[in-house]
Amino acid sequence: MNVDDRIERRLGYDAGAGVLVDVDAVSPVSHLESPVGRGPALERLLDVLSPAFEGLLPPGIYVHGPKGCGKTAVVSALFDRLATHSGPKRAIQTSTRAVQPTLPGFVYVDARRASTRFRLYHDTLDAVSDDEVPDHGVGTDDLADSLREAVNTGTDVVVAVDHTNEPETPAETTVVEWLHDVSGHVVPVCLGRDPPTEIEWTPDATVAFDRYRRHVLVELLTSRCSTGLGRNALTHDQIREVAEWAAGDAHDALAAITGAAVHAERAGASTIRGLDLDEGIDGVPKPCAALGRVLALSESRRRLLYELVSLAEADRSSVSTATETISSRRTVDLSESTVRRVLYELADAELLDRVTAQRSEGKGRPPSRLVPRFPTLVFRELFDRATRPF
DNA sequence: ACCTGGTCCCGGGCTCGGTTTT
DNA sequence: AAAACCGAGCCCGGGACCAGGT
Repeated sequence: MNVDDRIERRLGYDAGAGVLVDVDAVSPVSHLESPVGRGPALERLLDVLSPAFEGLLPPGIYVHGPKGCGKTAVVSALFDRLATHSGPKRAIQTSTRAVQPTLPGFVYVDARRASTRFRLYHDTLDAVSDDEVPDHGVGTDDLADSLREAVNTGTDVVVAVDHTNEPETPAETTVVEWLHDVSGHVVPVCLGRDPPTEIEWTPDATVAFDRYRRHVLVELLTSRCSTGLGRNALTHDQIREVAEWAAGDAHDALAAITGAAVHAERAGASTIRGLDLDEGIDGVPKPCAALGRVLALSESRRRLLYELVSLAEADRSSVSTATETISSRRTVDLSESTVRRVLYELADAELLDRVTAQRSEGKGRPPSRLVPRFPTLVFRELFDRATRPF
């Protein structure tokens, strides 16, 4: 959270606003410039990257750890900072200074938004070059050529590819191969949840992230709440309660708190009451998919999920009734068969759970109910804000 | 046997840069 | 210089087929 934002808050732009002052500060999908409580992991990462600071090519690295343990927070923050120290723009160096080795370029790419070869090259090239990169109308190989040229004429590039090997994203080996096809001067850093023994890729080095310990998570949440929520909106005991429930998963904890704040806000409360917190926690399913995965979906799919979570219980008792109701909505312009197919696809991607009913009425295979596996309250709020900007 | 739910796959069309023709 | 055309990736629609129940 930067100083300007804090000043703006004090200027009373949102003085009337009660509980939820700044969604981005508490939302599980945004990350701070300076992550809280991951110092040791950051140091280990820097150790492994150290050849880069001597002008050498760093090894290919696999960063792994469970969901919500700070991988994205640390790596994206670190790479953003490193990017400001690197690149060809360093051509002008003060002559009085000792000669520094040229740092490679550092690029952070989210595989959720760059799940194809085309998009991976696109996003990498976009970060490396100053020119506009077209997102349509050019071939993947053309893009590879441009990227190769950019790397060969500039510095080496370290590309961190986040969220590999998720249902919708390519596996590490695939990503590494794609990058290697471009040039040997592109070094992959993959971020995933699977332990190194369970992936096909054999990286040169690995860095492990552990779950947050409870007091560290409490510290993290306290810091986030201090900028995102109104004063004393959440008590220390409540934060401890959430941290306890989340079992070291910062994503789930933040999702619960944001959901609770949204609930309190809608009820016109000035603080987060016990029942708000309960609702917030209820809005985060037990094994919970990352909200970022949902938000990375295409517009039409997000719309579809939005309609789904807005349905009454009865209207989503089966896939067919949900399909029927959703496709009849004016805001949805997909055909019925597409809605149906996409719902099944989302279930297959583990963003929805299919719970088969064991009612014995009727013939044929029993239908199944669709249960969201992502933080519904926060998703609805973010969707509302995104579609109705003011 | 019959029925409904669920999976899988592919052709077609859309949008939009780039290229050729006018 | 403008217009027509081409081809890239990606999304949509739908149908063939499989699974699991009475």
